[in-house]
Amino acid sequence: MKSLLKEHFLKNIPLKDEQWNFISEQFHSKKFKKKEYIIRKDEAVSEIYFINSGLVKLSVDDQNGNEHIISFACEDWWETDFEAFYTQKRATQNLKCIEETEVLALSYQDYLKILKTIPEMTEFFLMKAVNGHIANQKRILSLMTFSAQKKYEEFVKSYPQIIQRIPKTTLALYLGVSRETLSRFFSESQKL
Amino acid sequence: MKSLLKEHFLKNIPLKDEQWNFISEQFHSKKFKKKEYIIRKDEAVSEIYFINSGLVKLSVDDQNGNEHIISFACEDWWETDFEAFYTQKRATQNLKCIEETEVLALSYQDYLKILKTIPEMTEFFLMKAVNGHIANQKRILSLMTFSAQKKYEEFVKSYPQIIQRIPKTTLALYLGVSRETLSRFFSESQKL
DNA sequence: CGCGCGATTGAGTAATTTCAAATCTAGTGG
DNA sequence: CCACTAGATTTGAAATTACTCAATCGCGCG
Repeated sequence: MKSLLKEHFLKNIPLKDEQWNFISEQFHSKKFKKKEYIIRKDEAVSEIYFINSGLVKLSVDDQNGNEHIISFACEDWWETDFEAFYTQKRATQNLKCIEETEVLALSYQDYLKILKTIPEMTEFFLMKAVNGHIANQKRILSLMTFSAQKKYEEFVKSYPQIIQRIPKTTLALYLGVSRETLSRFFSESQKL
Repeated sequence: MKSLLKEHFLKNIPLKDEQWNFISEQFHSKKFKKKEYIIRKDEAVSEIYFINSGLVKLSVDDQNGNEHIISFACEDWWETDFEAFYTQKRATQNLKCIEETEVLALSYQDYLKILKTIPEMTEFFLMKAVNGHIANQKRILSLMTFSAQKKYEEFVKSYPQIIQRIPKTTLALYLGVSRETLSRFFSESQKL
């Protein structure tokens, strides 16, 4: 299995070979095509996903049927409907592929098994959760503080690699701005 | 020490008496008056705080000098500048008391000591971090999805206990809405 | 009593959305 | 390889939402 996962762990936590072997056995690869759903609202969420290749979006639909994107995730990121996963309830969110995507899936049972067998891994997941919390705080500030234009500029600055891979219409759903408004800022910045 | 902390832990994780004794020794009580700062931007952040009584706000000031509130925290909540605390850098956020507040402070060193001595506590903090992540996702959706009025109504619904303790001007800074706009919705809903 | 903070109200303004139409593009099947 | 189609983008104009500025009011506390 040619994957980023081993390196991803070792970057953050020392693991003996037998520990890594045990961990890697708990994951299984799943492949999805563009526009396929990994998690669909109202379904059970039994797995957390490490994105090995590709790009996905985590989103919800409001009562008017409008989509709102909570986050994007690409290579080297973890994603799932966290509330559903950790409480073992049904999904309130959708996880859908923007590109063809390969994930390494870890079931809730196997996740618990890893924590039990290799307690140091709890620290690893703690660190990931804390980083997610911090990233979300920044997003909250961005949504509260910035004008539509500033939000767009900050996104370009923060995620230059991702921006070419996302349709602008989709980016608008992440920034909380209408696609028309975003388009106007985009053509302005092209002129310069 | 008459505190909520023991119960707070035991609700979530079984602890033997000697474990609790060890943990409680790492905390020390600090009292702050209304409007006092617990954390001030640019200062070192060496502690995480469990709010034993009172009410605080976590905020940042933007380049125009406008304040934006990331979160409120009252009894039974943990708060700090998480990025500064975990990376041991200087604060980018302010933590300031809305009411007279007593916190139980835990230094970074003592936090690490607890994790090392009682590894199960890592799970506890993981759970807290995950819950924070989930709460932030909901906040992000609220900011993206709702009109100013809906944001106010949802806050009232979600935190009826806190709302009476916060000046409306301060609530506006949390909702990302001007105080005048908020005031108009408030008088409307009073009329009904 | 008077000060200071918070809340309210009105009027004008700015930012963004919505609606509508035209254009462009990439991918599909023939 | 071309035509076709669905999705994405752009542009314009009108409508809406929320903001800013400014003035006033109210109230609790020293």
